[in-house]
Amino acid sequence: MEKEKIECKNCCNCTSENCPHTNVDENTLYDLAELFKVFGDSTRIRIISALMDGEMCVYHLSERLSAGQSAISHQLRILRAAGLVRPRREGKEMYYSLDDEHVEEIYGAGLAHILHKGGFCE
Amino acid sequence: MEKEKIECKNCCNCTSENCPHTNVDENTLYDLAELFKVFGDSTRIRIISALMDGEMCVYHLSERLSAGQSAISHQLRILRAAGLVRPRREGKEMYYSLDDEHVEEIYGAGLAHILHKGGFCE
DNA sequence: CTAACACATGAATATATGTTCATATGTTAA
DNA sequence: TTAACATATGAACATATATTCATGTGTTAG
Repeated sequence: MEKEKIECKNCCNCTSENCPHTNVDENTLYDLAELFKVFGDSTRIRIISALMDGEMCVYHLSERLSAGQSAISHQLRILRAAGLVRPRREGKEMYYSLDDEHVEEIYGAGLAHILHKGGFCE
Repeated sequence: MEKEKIECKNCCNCTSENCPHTNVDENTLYDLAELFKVFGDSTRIRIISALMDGEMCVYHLSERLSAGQSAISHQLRILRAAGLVRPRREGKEMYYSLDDEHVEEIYGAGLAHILHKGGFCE
């Protein structure tokens, strides 16, 4: 089965054969796995879910998730390193928010799969 | 910051307040993390990437990924359990293919994030 | 039926990872 | 400056997970 040149449906609309969307090298696949690994933890996905309601400080996150402050901080560090959340200091507190729209897109795509398998829609 | 009723942009177009897309409970978040965990492994994401070119049998997968047959089989089992790939027997061989369009959507959403951070586009 | 092949699976091992505890850093109020 | 607070971080420990090896199951050719 031959791979045909298709229109890229992701972040760009290019039809170039060299578009990294269609020609994914091993390093990119590794990075991709690393990205999904970040989404693949209960605590982190709950943080992401919470931040969809708006920015929140560490204390409130740990309160909402009933988790230790240290655990939340550690996970926020990982989320930050992956470019998924962004901190903003205000006095003593550190407010975190989702970094860009991709986070919600990935989350939404995963959720659609779960709900589809669950038979909710489609 | 109040959560306002928004139009669901995922698998359905409902505006119901009870739509699981907007009211995600803890169990669903747990399932979501489990799903991303499946994407969050180099071998599995490489299998998914390979299957985007079309169905493939276990032997050819292990050949293409330079991995052991057993390792591939173990990972295929996990992908199957998550509803991401589907097997089809043909004689002695077992051909695997991506289960539905969500797999490519999740993959694409993640890839868009990687490439965006890498500065390729947007 | 039997041998050969393709794939699946269980056990074992090594590695990765999340949480906790203790402590460090940074900020503000007094 | 000092005390109190919010967050970050390092070390240690427990758990989860991916691969390998050995073997089991299923299919086909002879």
